[in-house]
Amino acid sequence: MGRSSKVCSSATSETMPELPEVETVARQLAPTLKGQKLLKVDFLDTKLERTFWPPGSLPAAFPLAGRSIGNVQRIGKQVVLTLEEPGQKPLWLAVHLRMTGRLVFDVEPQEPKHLRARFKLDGGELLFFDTRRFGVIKLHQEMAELVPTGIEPLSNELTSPRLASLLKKSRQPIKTWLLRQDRLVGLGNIYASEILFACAIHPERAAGSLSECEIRRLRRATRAILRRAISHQGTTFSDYRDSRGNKGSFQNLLHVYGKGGEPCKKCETLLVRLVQSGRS
DNA sequence: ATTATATCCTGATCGC
DNA sequence: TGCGATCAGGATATAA
Repeated sequence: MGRSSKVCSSATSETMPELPEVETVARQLAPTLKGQKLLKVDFLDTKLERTFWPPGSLPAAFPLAGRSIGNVQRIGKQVVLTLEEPGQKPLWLAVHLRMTGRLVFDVEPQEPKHLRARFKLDGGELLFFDTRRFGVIKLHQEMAELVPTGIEPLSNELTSPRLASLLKKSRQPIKTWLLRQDRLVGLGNIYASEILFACAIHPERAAGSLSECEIRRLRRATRAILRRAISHQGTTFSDYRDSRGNKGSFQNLLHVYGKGGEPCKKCETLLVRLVQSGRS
């Protein structure tokens, strides 16, 4: 009988875009979109449209056509466009790609049936594709609504003492802890796995049990890996594409994510696949 | 306060 | 070959 035939159906695993992927998209879009005028917004998915407008207000209260795009930035895992109008308060358009979302400019990298929103600009079209429809696009009136509770791992805020104080109270496994967005923002399954491997901390260790030395290694690995991944335009495991429809290349530099059953690149021991909070 | 669970959604895969 | 059932995956609301 097929006991212990733990076939790793690797082809099916998917991950959402994490910090490096979203940063890549934002950096690419910024010079392209800045200064362009928004002419028309079309939602092809009514669910997306329902959650777009500020709660309790009518869409008519927010005439977007004619506004111009200012800043384009990444905040947490979101791409945020500033929509400006002379003499008026700016609005912010925040796109969360979640699992399979793609934000592309003037290219159509996949089936039109997965096109969920279309932003017509005076210099082209900004398209939002999303197979699984987990993605979210929201219009915000206040920048404060977009400031994440977790800290940006690449900012100066992430010091070892700060990280230590955040970790201290938690008895969660460190891997689960890293996936939370209310402590550090931007990490997901791929980078949390790679970071823990790089700093040699077992994913099941209790977050609060890390030594000072381990916390310093964790901080160092987090920043190094995120920076390296950004310089490779992120990781394309299956779905992710950048704003031009291209794949990232950091998947070629992964050590553990999606590699259950393969030999370790450091010591050749077979890597064991582990499931924590529903993630492999 | 912290942590576990259900929910969302679709395509791929599995069993019959 | 086809059909229905099952499942992954992150964030969030809700329950414990």
